[in-house]
Amino acid sequence: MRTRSLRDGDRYHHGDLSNACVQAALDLLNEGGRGAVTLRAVAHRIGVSRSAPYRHFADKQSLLAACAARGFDRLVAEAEAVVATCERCDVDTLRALLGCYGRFGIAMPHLYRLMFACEFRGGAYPELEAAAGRVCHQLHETVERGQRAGTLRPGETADSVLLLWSSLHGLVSLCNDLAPSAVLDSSDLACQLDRVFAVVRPAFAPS
Amino acid sequence: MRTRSLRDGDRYHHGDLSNACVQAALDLLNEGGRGAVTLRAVAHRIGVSRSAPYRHFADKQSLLAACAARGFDRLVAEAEAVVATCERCDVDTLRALLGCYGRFGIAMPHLYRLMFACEFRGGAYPELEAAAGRVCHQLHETVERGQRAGTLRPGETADSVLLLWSSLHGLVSLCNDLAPSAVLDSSDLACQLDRVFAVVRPAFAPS
DNA sequence: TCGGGATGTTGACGCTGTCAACACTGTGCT
DNA sequence: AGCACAGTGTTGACAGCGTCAACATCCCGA
Repeated sequence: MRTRSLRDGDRYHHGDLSNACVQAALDLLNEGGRGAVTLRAVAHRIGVSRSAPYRHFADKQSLLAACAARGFDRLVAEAEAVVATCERCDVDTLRALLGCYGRFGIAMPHLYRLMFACEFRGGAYPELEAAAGRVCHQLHETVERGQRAGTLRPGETADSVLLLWSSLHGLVSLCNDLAPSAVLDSSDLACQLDRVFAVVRPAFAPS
Repeated sequence: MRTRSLRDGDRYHHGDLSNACVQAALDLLNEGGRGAVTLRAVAHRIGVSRSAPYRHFADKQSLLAACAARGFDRLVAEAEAVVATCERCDVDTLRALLGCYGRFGIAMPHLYRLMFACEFRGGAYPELEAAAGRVCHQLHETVERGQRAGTLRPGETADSVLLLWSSLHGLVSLCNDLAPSAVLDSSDLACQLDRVFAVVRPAFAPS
């Protein structure tokens, strides 16, 4: 039964509904947070019926996982561009890399939160876990490159990565989720990242 | 209209429904995560009708906020007990304090996540924000006490607190939300906290 | 004793995710 | 050309959820 009239440009088949769903969900997420992401809202924004997304995603969770994976992909791409501009990998490169991660997290808090949502772990959504692994790998490789070149202090690379990632992820999370508060204000992450990094920096500078 | 028969022990008035709601919600949260916390499930667990909680909480969000506040209260109490056992406030005291926070976060990941959920910020739920502020204050005061006594390196206290809290919160969050992965495993947080703290320790030890 | 406020119950509503049944479309086979 | 079929989109329906209004019950003070 057809009720929608096919005016010019309307087609029964969308053509790229899968991507359109992810993009619409990302838009809704940025605009109104996770609570605003509804399968019905996603479908309505695209101009398609409520359960059309089910032809491309098993359920709502799968769509959200795809959004999170796309978030990781964008983050790695942005960071890659930053690292590529530095020919030497030294302490300033690390600072720039963290700055890139941090700006991403503060600019899109809802997406950042979704990327680290726990419901996605545990074997389902291997694509998402692979994308998250790429972030970890990028950090690891950057530190290791500097250590090999002698522009970063040698040491247990995994420990260094753990500290860098923990302090950064914690700072972004606290800024996004706890601010405003006495010690935290997401409006100038760069400044706070500098304050944190100042304490950590001596552990990475070559002796 | 009464349909439930009042057998022995049953009373029309519960007597302490507010606390019972919070406790039931906390239990459901620990058992099944945030998705398992339903007003209907909370009420059913207490043996009360679905909308009885509305006499004590404006809406579901308010109940969750009360749960989060109780989480902060417990965390501060546990940490207080740990700090109280140390007469001197030195680097080992900081390590013990972080260990306490970390164990709490790993032991009750769903509650920990709820405590830092963003929907609670912004002026609503001042009690919750006050409870969260107590954690921050506890960290700040501990560091400041050590610095005054000379058992911790002097410096900008706020920066030290920011680094400590960020790296700890980031580590716990990554362990809870990203594990298992190559660099992260929530099963031995103590070990990973040691690895992270080893890098930070020199910045806090008195010169 | 009795009246009112506090507390608990029931019925109902709209919103959501999800599924089954159906409609439309393009493609490849004969 | 005609046709069958798989892929894609639509509609109707259902249960579970948060929430509210109307009603029932209880307890305490005048």
